[in-house]
Amino acid sequence: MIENLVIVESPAKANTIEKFLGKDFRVISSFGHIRDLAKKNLGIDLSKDFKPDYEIPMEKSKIVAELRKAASQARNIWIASDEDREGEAIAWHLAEVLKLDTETTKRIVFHEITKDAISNAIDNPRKIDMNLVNSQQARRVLDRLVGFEISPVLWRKVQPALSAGRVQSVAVRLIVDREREIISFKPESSHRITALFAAGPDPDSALIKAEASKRFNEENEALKFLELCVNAGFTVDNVTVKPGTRSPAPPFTTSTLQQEAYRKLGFSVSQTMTIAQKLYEAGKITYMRTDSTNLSKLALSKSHEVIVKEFGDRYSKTRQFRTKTRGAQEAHEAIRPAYLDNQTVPGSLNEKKLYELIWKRTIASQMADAQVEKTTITIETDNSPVKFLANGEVVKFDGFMKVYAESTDQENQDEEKTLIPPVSKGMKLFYRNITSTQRYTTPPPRYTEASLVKKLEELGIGRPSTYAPTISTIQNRGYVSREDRPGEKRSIRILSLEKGKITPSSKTEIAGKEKSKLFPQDIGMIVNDFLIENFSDIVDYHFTAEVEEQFDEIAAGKLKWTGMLKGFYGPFHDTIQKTLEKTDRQTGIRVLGNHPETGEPVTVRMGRFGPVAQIGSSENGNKPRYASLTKNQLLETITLEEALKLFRLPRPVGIHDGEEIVAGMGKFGPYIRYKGKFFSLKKGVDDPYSINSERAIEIINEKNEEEKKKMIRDFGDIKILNGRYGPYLTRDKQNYRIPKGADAEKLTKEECINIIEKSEKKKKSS
DNA sequence: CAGTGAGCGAGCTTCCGCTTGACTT
Repeated sequence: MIENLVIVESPAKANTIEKFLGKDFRVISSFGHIRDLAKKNLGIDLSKDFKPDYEIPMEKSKIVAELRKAASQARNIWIASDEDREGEAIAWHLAEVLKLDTETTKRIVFHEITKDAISNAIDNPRKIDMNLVNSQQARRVLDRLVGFEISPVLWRKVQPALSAGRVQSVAVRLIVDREREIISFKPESSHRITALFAAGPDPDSALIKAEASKRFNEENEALKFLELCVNAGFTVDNVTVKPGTRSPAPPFTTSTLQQEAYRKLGFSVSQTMTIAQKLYEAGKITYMRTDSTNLSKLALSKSHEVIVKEFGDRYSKTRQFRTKTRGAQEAHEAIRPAYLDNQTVPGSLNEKKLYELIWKRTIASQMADAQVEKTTITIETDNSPVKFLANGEVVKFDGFMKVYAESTDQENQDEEKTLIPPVSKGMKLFYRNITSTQRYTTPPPRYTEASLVKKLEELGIGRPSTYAPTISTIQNRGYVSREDRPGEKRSIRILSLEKGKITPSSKTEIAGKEKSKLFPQDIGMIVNDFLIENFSDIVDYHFTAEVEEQFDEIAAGKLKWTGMLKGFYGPFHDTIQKTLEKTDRQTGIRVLGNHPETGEPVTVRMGRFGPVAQIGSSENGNKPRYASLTKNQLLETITLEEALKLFRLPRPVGIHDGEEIVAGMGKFGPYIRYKGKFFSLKKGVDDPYSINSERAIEIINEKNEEEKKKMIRDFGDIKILNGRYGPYLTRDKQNYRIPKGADAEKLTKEECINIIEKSEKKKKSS
């Protein structure tokens, strides 16, 4: 017999709590939800007022059996799932599955994991809050209805195996909308004037960097101004010194951790979560899926202690941050070190890095504001109304910045904040150089995984536990793709004034270079447009916020959950029917024009195997010609010229030893084919459209040469090859390791067969 | 690894949120 059984959601939490509660208590975990809507079909009985058909998923059957066994032996059962909508639903499902009386089942919640908080919770049990449970049921059923009714429409009208949902479809929309802003963006240039002034005529005078208050649209305007500068006198017109403060950012939530880990450490969203999970399981940090910026009293006092010890009293300032995020449910604390005295932890390099980031952010959040002094100098030009401005900033007291400064998505290279030498009004300055640099406006930035999470959180869409999976889903469906782009060179004009002489020059810069950004794919754009056309309210950026308001009313007992669903489902289902009846198959087809020689129509569309360009139509038994679009081309933006160019490949390059060499563009980039073998062309070095036979033969010989070096022994079907990690065996495209101690050079065919058979056996037994 | 683009049609695909492993490379 167990005297007291406590059920929590997470096994790591179960271990911690059990230590606090002593021997009369056994604590086990439900590993999250234990029941869900039936996997097959809709899982909802529409004829019975949205009655959910709940079932225990296969992978949960083992844990449910354990829970049942423990429950049958326990005198008292305490359900301690999280204090939010999902947690309350877990409590109710547990009560249902374990056949507990909902009237008497003891529902408790902890706000922090300390002995006091836990015994306090045990002393104050309550009943399961059915209103909160019903708001979760409404949420669950609505998501299932949206997902499982719209997705099949996509299968019929667009392509099989696609999906739509309240969260993922908005995530895709954000990326598509942003891409279209970028497509329609027209960069404009202007000429920015920067100057380096000296406080006195001698060479080692203090220097001041300044920028002109005006930018010039045309280069000759900039030139005229520089010509004025040649003979101008420069005088300090005004000096203002303003004190300012900077405050630390709140401690991490899931979303801000993902953003900062990306910006500072370069981790992807899912990588961050995997590493954080490890740290959590090792008891090094608090729970990593949270939307709360709250710190426990214990953490606050411990931070104070650490800060005073490490940096001194004046660096400490205890703060409690309010969670601003819409729809935050705050079932947990912010993400913080479990033991704040540990500035570092043992573990892998990435674990160390992420832990230190969390430690710094937490500690900084409890530190004093930084005190800064901002100096602005206005410099007059005596023969022109254009003034120069110099901005400087001096940190008077570093405060939290001693430990941590938050990064931004777009680091500002323009604003240079430097120390300004002491100058006073009326002082004469001498230019060292004045430079006009052409500057282009930049389009809005593409989303990174982390900045998309930030945007979703701002819109109240998705939860800490789903940000990483959502990002994976929209990539797995092929809606968006995380890619790099090399950018394009462009020329910028520079005018440089030095020692009374103006020298014009040009410089090249790279524009539009991208690293690890989310790009929409054709199928994502087609699905997005189809959803906006037919389900505009579901993919509206505010849809989630609106239904969340209704979920809140259900939780407050002011609205019946089935009534809310009825209000939603009636019009929604009508739209589904209408869309099925009235819309055609969506291929994203565009007519680009006519072939310049034959006059045949040239179109692009989504084909069976991806985006395709087509010359001619299949009417009247004609056979059209087809060519796949390349990776970076979009149906939406490809031009007639670009489409026609696709048909120039594959192209014959020449004959070598009586066999034809062909150049083409494949799935994996440009290639040449010779004697049935493929040879990749290096990006940016060789171009399949223009490569000649001489160069092609060079590439072929090079690769054949390499292959020869790779071959150690050739037994026909079995080969011993030299690979990246040393010699290995290969047979039927399967690779096998050579056991340690064996000499690859001297192996016989029989020995090779032995090695292969042994390794095959091992595979089967494991 | 590097191609494909006709049509028929069985049986399948799919949501969001809570939790961890069990997989592979």
